[in-house]
Amino acid sequence: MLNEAAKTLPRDCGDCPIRHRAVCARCESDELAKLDTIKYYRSFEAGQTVIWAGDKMDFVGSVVTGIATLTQAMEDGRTQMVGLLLPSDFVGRPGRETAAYDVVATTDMVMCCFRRKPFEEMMAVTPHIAQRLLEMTLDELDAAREWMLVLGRKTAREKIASLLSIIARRNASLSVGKTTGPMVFDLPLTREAMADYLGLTLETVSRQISALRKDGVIVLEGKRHVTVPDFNRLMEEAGDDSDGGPLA
Amino acid sequence: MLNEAAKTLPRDCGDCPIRHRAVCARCESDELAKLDTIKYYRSFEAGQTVIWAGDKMDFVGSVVTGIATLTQAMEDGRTQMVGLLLPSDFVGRPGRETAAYDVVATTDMVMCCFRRKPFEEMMAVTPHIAQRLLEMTLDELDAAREWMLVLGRKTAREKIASLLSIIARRNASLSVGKTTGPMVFDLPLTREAMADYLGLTLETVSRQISALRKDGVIVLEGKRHVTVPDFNRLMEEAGDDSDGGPLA
DNA sequence: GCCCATCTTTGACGCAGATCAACCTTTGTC
DNA sequence: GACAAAGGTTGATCTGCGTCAAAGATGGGC
Repeated sequence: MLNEAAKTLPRDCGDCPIRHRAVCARCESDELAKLDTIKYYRSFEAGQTVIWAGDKMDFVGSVVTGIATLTQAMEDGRTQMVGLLLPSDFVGRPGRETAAYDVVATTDMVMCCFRRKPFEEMMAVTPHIAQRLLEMTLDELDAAREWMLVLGRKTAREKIASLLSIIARRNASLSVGKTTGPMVFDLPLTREAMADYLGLTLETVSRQISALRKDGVIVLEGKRHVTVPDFNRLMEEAGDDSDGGPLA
Repeated sequence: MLNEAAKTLPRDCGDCPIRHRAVCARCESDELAKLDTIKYYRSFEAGQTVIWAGDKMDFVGSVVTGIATLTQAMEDGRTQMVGLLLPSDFVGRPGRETAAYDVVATTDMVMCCFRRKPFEEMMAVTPHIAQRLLEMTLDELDAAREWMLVLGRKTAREKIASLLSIIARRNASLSVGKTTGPMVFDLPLTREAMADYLGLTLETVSRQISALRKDGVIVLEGKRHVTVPDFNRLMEEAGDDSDGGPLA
C-alpha cells in the first residue's frame, strides 16, 4: 500500500509543485541537493492522524498535496482547530522534541519530510532556509491573529462568511488570472471541521450555511460545491473591509 | 517631558534589563556595538498610541519596560486584542512597510527602537538576530494558538481563569525561585482590556472576577491586586491540565 | 439492490453571555 | 471639600447559539 503510493510520489525537487513556496523556496540547487539527502516522502489517507500532541516528533516537513489540520484538545473533549495546513505549509518546529498539537490529514495527503536533527543542523548553516522559515512563520502569526478576531468578536454568520472567503481567496491565488466572474470551489472540510475551526457547533455551521444560501450569498451544489456570485457581498457578510483587493 | 524621561533611559546594552531575552539576546559584543549605532529609545505614557494600523512604520523594536497591546478593529468598532507585549517582546515586522495592528501602551512604557531599513540590512548579515527572531516568533505563534483555544472553546469563567494564570505564571517566571506559597500580582489591564483580550464584554469580566473571588479561587485587594492561594485550583478553573509544571 | 455508516439538515428548547441601565469607588483638579 | 472623569460593580432583561432530538442525503460494501 505504501509502496504503491510511493511510486506516484515526486522524486525530483525540480518537479515539486511546492518548490517555490515551501521552506526550500529560496534554496539554490546545491542547497536543494543537500536537502535531498535527508528528505523522504510520506503519504497519508483522509482521516489518518499524522501525529498526536505530546508524541515524540523526529521529523519536520512540508505538505506537498492535500490538507491537514492542527487541533488542540481539552481534557473534556472540547477541541479547537489552530491551524489549517495547505500545500507548502510547514509542519513541526525545529528545536522541539514533541508535537504540540494533533496533526490530522483531512484529505489524502503527501508530505515531504526531513529528519529533524539533520534539518536543524542544515538550518544552522543555510540562511536561505532559516530566512524562508521566518517569513512563513510571520505569515502564520498574522493569519492566527486574523483568526483570533474571527473567534473572539464575529457572529456565527460572519464566521462562516469569513471562512468561505478565506477558502475562496486561497483558491483564487492558486488558479491564475481571472479576477472577475463568480468564484467556484469545493469545501475541503466537513461541517464538524468547520465548527472546530470557528469555535461553533456543527449544527450552527449547517444553519448558517443554509441561511447564506437562502439569502443568495452563496450557491450550493451538493454539500461541498460552492459558488460565490459576488465576492464583495461575501466580504461584507464577513464583516471585513470590502475595499481591499480580492487577491493577495 | 520627553527629555526628562530620556535622562532615565538605559544607555548601555550591558545594563539593559532585557539584554538576554530580546531579539538581541544572542548577539556578541561586536554585534551589539553595531546595533547600538542604529538604536534609540522612545518613551510612551499609559494610554498613548504607539502606532495605528495602516500607518507607515519606519522602525521596529523591543519593549524594554511597561506593557503594550496589539489590537485589531472592525469597521463597526468591535475590537479584539491579538497580542500582549511584555518587556523583551518585539514590535513590528521586518520587511513590512505599514503597521498591521494598533499598538497602544497600557502602562508607561519604554521601547528600544531600530530604524527599519538598517535593521533589515543588519538582520540579513547577522544570523544571531534572525535566529533569535525566528525563535521568538515561533513562541508567539504557540501563544496565539493557545489563545485561540481560549477564544473559541472556553466559558467566560474559564477565560478569566486562563488570563489570570497566564499573568501569574509570567510574574513567577520573572521573580526567581519560590515556587510554593500563594502567588501575588497586579493586573496590568483594565476590565475593558481584559474583555478585549478574551472576546467578552467588560460586564461579564467583572461578574466572573467577582464569582472567582466569592468562590475563593482568588483574593482581591482593591481592583487590581490579586492573590492566588492555590495555583492548581486556578488551573483547574481554567480548564487546563493541572499536572503540567507551574513554571515554564 | 439493500444495508449501514457517515455526513448533513432542521426543529424545539434552554442558557450563557450580551445589552441596557443604575450606581459605587477612586483619583485628580480646582 | 466639591466636582468630574474614569474605572468598576451589580441587576434586569434579551437573544444568539448550544443542546438534544429526529430524520434526510450520500456513498461504499456485499
